[in-house]
Order: sequence, then structure tokens, then C-alpha cells
Amino acid sequence: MAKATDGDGTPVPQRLLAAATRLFAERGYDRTSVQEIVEAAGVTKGALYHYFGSKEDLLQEVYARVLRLQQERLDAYANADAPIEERLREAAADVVVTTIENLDDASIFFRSMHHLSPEKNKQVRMERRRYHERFRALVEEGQRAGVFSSATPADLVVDYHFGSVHHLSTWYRPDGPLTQQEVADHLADLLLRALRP
Amino acid sequence: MAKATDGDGTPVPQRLLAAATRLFAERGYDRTSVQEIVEAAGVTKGALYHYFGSKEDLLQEVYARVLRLQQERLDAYANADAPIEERLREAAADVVVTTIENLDDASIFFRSMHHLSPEKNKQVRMERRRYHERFRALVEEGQRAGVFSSATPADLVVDYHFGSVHHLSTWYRPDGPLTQQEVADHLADLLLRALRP
Amino acid sequence: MAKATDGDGTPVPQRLLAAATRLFAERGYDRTSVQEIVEAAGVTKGALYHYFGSKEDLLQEVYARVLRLQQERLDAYANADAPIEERLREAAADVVVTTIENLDDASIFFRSMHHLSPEKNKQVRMERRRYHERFRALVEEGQRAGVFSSATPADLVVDYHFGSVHHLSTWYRPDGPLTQQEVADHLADLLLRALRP
Amino acid sequence: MAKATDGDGTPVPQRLLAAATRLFAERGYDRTSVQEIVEAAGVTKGALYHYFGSKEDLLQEVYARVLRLQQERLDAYANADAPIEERLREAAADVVVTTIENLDDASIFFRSMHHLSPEKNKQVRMERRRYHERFRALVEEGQRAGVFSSATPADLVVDYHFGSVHHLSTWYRPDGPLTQQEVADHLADLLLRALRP
DNA sequence: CATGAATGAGCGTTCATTCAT
DNA sequence: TATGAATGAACGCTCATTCAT
Repeated sequence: MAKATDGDGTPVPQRLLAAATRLFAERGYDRTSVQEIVEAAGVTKGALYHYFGSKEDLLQEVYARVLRLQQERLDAYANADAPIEERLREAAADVVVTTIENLDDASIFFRSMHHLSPEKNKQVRMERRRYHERFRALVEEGQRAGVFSSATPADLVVDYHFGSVHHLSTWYRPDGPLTQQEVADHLADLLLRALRP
Repeated sequence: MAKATDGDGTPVPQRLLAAATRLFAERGYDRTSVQEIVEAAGVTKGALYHYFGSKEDLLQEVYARVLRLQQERLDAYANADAPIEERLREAAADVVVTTIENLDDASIFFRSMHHLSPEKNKQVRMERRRYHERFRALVEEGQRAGVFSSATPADLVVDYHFGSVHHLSTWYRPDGPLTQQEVADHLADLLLRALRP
Repeated sequence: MAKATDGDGTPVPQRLLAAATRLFAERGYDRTSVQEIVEAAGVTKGALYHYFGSKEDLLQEVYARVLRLQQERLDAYANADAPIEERLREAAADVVVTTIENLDDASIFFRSMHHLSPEKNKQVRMERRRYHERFRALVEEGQRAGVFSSATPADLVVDYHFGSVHHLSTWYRPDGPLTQQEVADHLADLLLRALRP
Repeated sequence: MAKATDGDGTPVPQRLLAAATRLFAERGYDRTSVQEIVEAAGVTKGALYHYFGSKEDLLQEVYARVLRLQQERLDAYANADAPIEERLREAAADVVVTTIENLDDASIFFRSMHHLSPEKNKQVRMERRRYHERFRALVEEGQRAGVFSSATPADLVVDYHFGSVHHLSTWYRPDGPLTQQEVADHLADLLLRALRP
């Protein structure tokens, strides 16, 4: 238990990842130097390069973590045993809540993806696509069932909603007039209202 | 007319601004070097610094241009002589069209704002705020008239729509299945449907 | 009378020289840009290069002016009709007063001489040498007459006094406890006392 | 002993400091480029910035070294067990000798201090002040004892002497007619003679 | 006489990464 | 495992000077 930890007992890789996440969100990927990350994590450069192949790998790990989390939650809501309106509403609200809860990761996600090398970028986009499609399937299911209007292509509906989710990191403030849940409910409500036949 | 131009006759400052816009959108602000900008514009560094105080000034100019354009267009639609639904629908569709028409500027706008120094950032945010508020006033006008639902605070409605506009640069492709106008109409339609009482 | 002047009627070359003198003294030769000089003088770069061949020429002109002035004054005191102690005392005090009165020029003189090109440097050193030698001749005259001690070589005596003159720009402040004349009298007194047989 | 050295075995920071000292003295601080320093030291720029935060830090280090040395020596002479005339004479001569022995450092000191940032400048001035005051205390001690004339304020006496010390780098040449010690003795003698009651 | 756009070389500094220990 | 000295390429920016007008 004395290995790869320091003082607080958190393993070095986690400490590095946490420091990198905070700094990338604060100042952006390019403006964060490896030196700053290792100082914030309380280790040396050698240690970082022992656990991560490059600065970019660190960024990819941040992505991988948030992508995994969001996909799991979406799957849980989407596959639940409930009417389609309810499942879509809950999934739509949940992505808002988890995005707010991980606003740092979200900022990085929407602002730093183009810093990944083409291959890694492609991989992230693919996972992102899977997420998008599971969400779209919900919309289409409701459209086929006649519960949702088919006036707008499902793809566009999904992008409409995700746009507002991405946008959260631009305007949401924890000390604002609305709680996370209220924001989530409102945004889910707007989506469902737009889909009324 | 032989002043400050070269070969094609376009003034040097414009050439620099155009080159910077394209490059900032392509690879991001931090990843674009001053050297690349001046090479793309066919001038030397000295010329750039003759017209612009810094690389950051170049970025601010890009912002200033697009902010001015969008504000003008919004004002025109918002102050038109037509029913409120119509005015909101047209304004909502128009911001989509002009964003697509200037997708480079838009990408820069939503991804590089945090690269501006605090003071310049503040100024841009202020102008942005003015735009947001003009749009919000339209929503509130409809809500007061009972034409739009008041279920969702107008602020949130505006952010919902603008989120999808920002998101355009992430997914819109000119060679996609929908034309600019179709995308604009769909997105405006989603907004109006969500606002039905 | 409307030529080469501006507003205040001072000829452009003088205005440039005055601006350069102030700025060179304030921030040093290398840290003063040609742009700053022309702005301070209220003219453009072209005007500067019309009257002066280079930035260095400006510096040389500053030197030439102060050298001429000091040489003239020394000659006047040295060739006066008075006992040698009196003539040396007055010359020694006068160089202190004129140095304090032109503290800017003096700072430049003692700090920026090595910025001149070899040829110009040589010329300035030569004129400086002439000044030194006229002063030394006074000391030697007194030594030969037995009025001054010969314990120290005259050269060294001169450097001893000039050292304190150069040093003035380091510590003299107009709002200090001593007036210019008091400082001058004290320093001349120290010299004369050191020379007592 | 194989760490941070190269070829000759001298540690890199020392090599950099030595190269910088020589070059700053030769051509002045502003005229010496970082590139020239690292080339003279046989390392790369990265190495310099590994050990020193900036070019200015290098200059400050030169100052710190000479200030420390001179203060130590002055303290030793001033606190010795000997009559006041003897202690002042020896201290006055010693500062001349050590200045000549480190003429490079001295040139830099008297010509480049204004290149330091305000904060660092202040620090250097403070240490310099301490030195000045220890020296002044010696003069005052002799004045109170009636051994030295009180005709001139002690402050001015100190500045008179230090002026000649600063001036050394302007005229002293190792191949001149006088040895270091002879120059030192003469200058100390002039000071003591000037202080005779 | 005077302008100011433009040059081009050089500046101090940063930084991801490597590697001997 | 982990260190930290060192690299080397690139970065944003400055500036004395030139020259067509």
C-alpha cells in the first residue's frame, strides 16, 4: 500500500489525472504545461512519463472517463422499463445533471477535442457517435409509436438537445437562480414539448 | 490604390484577417503561429505588427466583425412589423443561416473566447449579452401576449436555442443531406414548437 | 519661419535632440526605440532620418553638445587671472555645478559611451582626453609651484575628482539637503584639502 | 562529480555565470544576447533556463556575488582592532584592490544596474546602502574623535571616495604604470589627506 | 521635406520530451 | 520506479532602417 502514493494515499496516476483535468478546464490544454501538471500533482516529470506516454494521453484519459460514465447512464435510462416519453425525459434530464456535475470535464470535452491527434480524435468521435445513436433511437422509437412528432428528423432533434448541453459550461453557474435539477427539468421539458405531435 | 496591397489588390489588413480567420478555425488559436498567418497572407511579420498590436488583437477583430453582423441582423428581424411568432421564427432561423455562412468565425467564437485577455473577454461578453437580451425580449414579448408558453424562463429558452447554434460547427457539413435553409427552418421550428402554450 | 518647426516654433532637430536626451537618460540608449523618440518629439520617423543619419548620430550629438560646453567653461576658469589654488577650486566646483545642471546628459555620458561605434567612440574619447589634460595641467602647475603636494601623480588626482563627478548622477537628488553650490563647494574643498602639502 | 558538468568539469551554472559576466562587461547587458551567453558557456538555451529564471536573474547573480564579497571584506577591515585612521585607510585601499581584481563585475555593476527590474533594483540598492553606511560610520567615528576634519559631511566624503572607485573601470589598465596596490594606496592616501583636520 | 508601410533579422522565453543515473 | 538536467525547435514580438509616394 506504500507504492505509487504519497501523503494522502491517492495513487499517482489518479492524482495526475485529477490535476490535469482541473488545469485543462481552467486554462485549456495548450496553455497548461506538463510542469504545471506535475507540480499540482506533487510529483516530477519522470513520474508522469512513467505512467502516461504523453501529454495527449492524459487528455484522452479524461475523455475516456467521461464518455464511459455518460454511456453507462444513458444505457441505464434508455433500457429501463417505462413509457418512451418518460425514458427520453429522464435520459435528457440526466445528461444535463451529469454534465453540470462534471463541468470541468465537459468544458475540456467541447473545447479541446481538436487537440487530439487524428487517430485518437477518430476513436473519441466513434464513441461519441454511439452515444448519439442510442439517444436518437429513443426519439425514433417515440416517432414510430406516434407519441412524438415526426416533423423534424431525429438526428436534428438530438443535435438540438446536445447543443444546449454543450452550451451549459458557457452559462451555468452553481450560484445561479436555478438548481441543477431545475435546469435539467426545464431543458428536458423543452425537448419533450418540441416533440409534441 | 497601390497602397497597402499586393498582387491581388486586397489591402494587407484584410488579407491578414482572412488568413487568421481560416487558420484559427482550422487548427485553433494557440496552434496557429504568427509565422503561419503571415505566410498565408503573403506578408512579413513586421507588416502584421504594423497593423495589429498582437496576435490577440487579430482574434478580437474576428470577433468584432461577427458580433456586429449578427447584432445588425437580429435588430432588423426583431424590429420588423410582423406578429411576434413570425419575428421570433425568422430571427431564430436567420442566426442559424448566418452562422452556417460564417462557420469559420463561429468555430473560433465558441472555442477561442477564453484565449482573450480578461479585459477583451469582458468586452466581447458584454456585446454578446446585448445580443442575448434582444433575443430574450422577443421571447418575453410572446409570453406576455400569451402566444408562447411561460413554462420555461425566457433566459433558459434563449440559451437552449443558442446552444444548438453554437453546436452547428460541430456537426454541420455543407455536403450533408440538408441545406442551410432547411436546417435553419427545422431548428426555428423546434424552438417555436417548444414554446407552444 | 514656418519651416521645420511645429506648434511651439522649436526647430525639429532640436526637438528631436531634446526628446532623445531625456529618453536616453530615463531608460538608456538601447531601451529607447526610435519610435518613442519621434513620438516624444511629435514628428515621424522619416523626419528623424532626414536630419540624422542614424540613432547613433543622435547619441553622438548629445555628447558633442555637452563636451563643447564643459570644455568652454573649463578653459574660461583655467585661463583666468588668479592664483592657482583659486583657479583649480573654481574649475573643480564648476564642473560639479554644470554636471548637476545637465544631469541627464551626464547620465548618458557615463553610461552609454560604449554604445557608440568604435570610430565615434574614439573621437569622443579624444575630446574627453583634451578636457582631462587641461585639468591635469592645473594640478601640475600647482605641484610645480609647491602649492600642491606632489605625493600623488596628477593623473590620479584628476581621475579621483572626476570619479566623484561621474558618480553624482547616482546619488544627487535636487530635493536633497544640499544645494548644487554647496555640493560643488564641498567636493572642490575635498580636492584642495587632499592636495595640501 | 559527473553531474551538471561538461568536459572541463566546471558545473554548468558557474560556467554560465562566468560567460555572462565577461560578456556583460565587454558589450553591456542589452547588447549581450542569451544565445551568445550559452554559446560561450558551451550549453544550450534550455540549460540556461533550467538554472536561471531569466537573463535578468543572471545579472542579479553577478551583483549578489560582488556585493557579498565586498561587504565581507569591509566588515573585516572596519571591525579590526586598530586606530581609526588605519582602519579607514585599509578599508579604502581594499575596496580599490578588490574592485580592480573584479573589474568585469565592477563595470557591470556601475553600468547595468538600471537594467534590473524595479524590485531587484531596490534590493541591490538596499544592500549597497548597507555597505555605504558601514563605510560612513568609519568616517564619523574619526570625526567624533577629532582625528578627521568635520568640514565635509561624512556622506559626501563617502560618495567622493566611491566615485573614484566606480571610475576605475573607465581608466584603469592592468598594463598601466601603476600596480593595483599603488593605485589603491594613492587613492586611500588622497582620502586620508582630505580628511586631515 | 516628410510620410508610414514594409522589411528581415534577431530577441528572450517556453516546453514536451529524453535519458543517464 | 523515479529523478531532474538537458535538448532543440518553435514561439510571439521588437526594431532600426529603407523607400515609394
